[in-house]
Amino acid sequence: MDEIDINILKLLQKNAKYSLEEIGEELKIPKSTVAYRIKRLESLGIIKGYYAQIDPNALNLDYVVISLIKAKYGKDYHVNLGSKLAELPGVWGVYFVLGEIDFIVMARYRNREEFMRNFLEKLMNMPEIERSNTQVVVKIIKESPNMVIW
Amino acid sequence: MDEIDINILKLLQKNAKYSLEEIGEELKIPKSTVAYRIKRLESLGIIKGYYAQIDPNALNLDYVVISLIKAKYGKDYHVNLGSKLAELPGVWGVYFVLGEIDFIVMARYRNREEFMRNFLEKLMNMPEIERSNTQVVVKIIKESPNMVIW
DNA sequence: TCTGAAATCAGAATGGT
DNA sequence: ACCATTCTGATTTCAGA
Repeated sequence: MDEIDINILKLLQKNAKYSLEEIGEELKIPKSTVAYRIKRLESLGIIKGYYAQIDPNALNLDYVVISLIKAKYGKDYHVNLGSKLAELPGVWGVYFVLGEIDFIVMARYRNREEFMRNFLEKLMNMPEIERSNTQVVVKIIKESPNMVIW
Repeated sequence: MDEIDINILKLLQKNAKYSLEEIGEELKIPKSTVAYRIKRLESLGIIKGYYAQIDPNALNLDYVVISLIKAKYGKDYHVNLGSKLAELPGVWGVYFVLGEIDFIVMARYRNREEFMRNFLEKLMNMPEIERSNTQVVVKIIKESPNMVIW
């Protein structure tokens, strides 16, 4: 992983559709070398894949919630709860943290009804949870989780 | 936006490298129609872009934090604080929420030192903040923010 | 709006350094 | 590991339905 690899990653994380030629021009190396480098980054698992980013808004997914969850203390409670939360429809992020809270859960729904049915009601029925505090997101100021290199 | 569009989006959000032919075969429509549909979804802004997914771990970004922030009450404090938080290096998500907390901030760093220097110290110097509570993520159980359609 | 065919262009493969 | 060239196949374009 040298400077060239880093620069290739920076470009591809911004736009996966840059052609080998464009990247080569930008970095002043031949396109066949760019191809060689990218293949290497892919096989090492540094580039995990390529995906299209779909506008959640276009699908009316504007009921965004973040839930702070405290688990009950007990054997396996944390492990089980983590995977149960991850499987809820609409949930895209589950983080296990230390402190007052045990889990932070990120989820997206189309409306309050869908949120209630797919998330809140199921949360209420999980015996592993001691308490939960769910925040409704009023405004997403920044959300660019693919940006890994600055 | 019909069933075909949804299916195209489902495929592309999973893997942007599917060829027009593969998609066409899967959905039983000619590849030129697939091209036509995708162009349309792009120009409508429903497909926001194509990105390489880079493994944060490969770059040693395993110091992951989530910060819960309460702003001081006052004119413009919230608006200003939101954009200041979004500009901190390492920050990829800033959510404005209602309730006890005002902002939830997601960030990634290589180590404690980098976190202290780029995040915590800068947070301490923001007069708009009343209090902050930063959680260190022990385990990322799920993180697939690009998955928008199930 | 959809589609088939043709033209163009980008990526994969090859082989030499 | 790097890079020029060749080859293959995917995407774009365009005209007709």
